[in-house]
Amino acid sequence: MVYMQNIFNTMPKSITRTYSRYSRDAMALLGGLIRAARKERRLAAQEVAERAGISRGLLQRIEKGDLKCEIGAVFEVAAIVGVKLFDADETTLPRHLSQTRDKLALLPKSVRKKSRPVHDDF
Amino acid sequence: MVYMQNIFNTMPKSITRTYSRYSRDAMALLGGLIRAARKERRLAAQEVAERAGISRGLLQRIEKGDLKCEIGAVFEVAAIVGVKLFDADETTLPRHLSQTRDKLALLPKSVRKKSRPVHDDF
DNA sequence: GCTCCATGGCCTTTCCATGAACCAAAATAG
DNA sequence: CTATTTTGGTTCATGGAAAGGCCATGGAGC
Repeated sequence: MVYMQNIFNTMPKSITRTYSRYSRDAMALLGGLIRAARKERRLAAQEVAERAGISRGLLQRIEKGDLKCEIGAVFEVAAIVGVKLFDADETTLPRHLSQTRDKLALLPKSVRKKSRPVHDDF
Repeated sequence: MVYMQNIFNTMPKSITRTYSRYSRDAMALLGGLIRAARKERRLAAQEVAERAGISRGLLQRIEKGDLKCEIGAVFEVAAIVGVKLFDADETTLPRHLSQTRDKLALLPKSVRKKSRPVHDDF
């Protein structure tokens, strides 16, 4: 059996994604806030995980600031332990939502770069 | 290691995860803000996706408010188009980080419920 | 002190989010 | 108007995220 195993593409395609410092700091902060809020409310990890519908291991990764977990789980946990996103609580959220929708209606449907030569090869 | 893989549990285990309204609103808002910011800066979806190191399809899902995408990609895109998380920019982020770390050091390592009946039934 | 349980870490299995390639429709620039 | 690009909507294969075990540790409560 001859394997055509990539003759031209030799790289094993390891998708080790890289993140910016801003993203890492932001998620580390969010995870820390969640952990602090959970401890302050004296909630066990198991308890919070169950209420969020996730496993305890995933909650650990969230609190550790793992950037590779799904955002829905993070938001769910944040809501349970009482960490506010966007400095907006449940009441103001819908208002911000409609405002953003209105703003989007005014913006162009698609953006195109000017065909003018940009002359950035100074 | 041989596991007794569910002989009795016949349910196909369809994990259709459910999210709270708060999470859905929060992510819808974040996606909308990202889209609005991208349009304002006149950046094409392809351009932003490449800079974030993700596919264009994933960017579409992020802007649509899909809760099942990884949080690292969302934060990365937010940083690129200039959407602030936690009303904290790049400069104040490290300070918040260390503050949270200090706070965590003071909290108990593990939480346990009192065995005594808490008498919280007024 | 002692006991017990919350936590962190590791491992395996499952299955779904992601990337890629495609097309059709819409929108913009000229 | 036409030409060109963006965008939204598919489908499909697969790498890795999540779940759910188990175990060691030590910190909290007694």
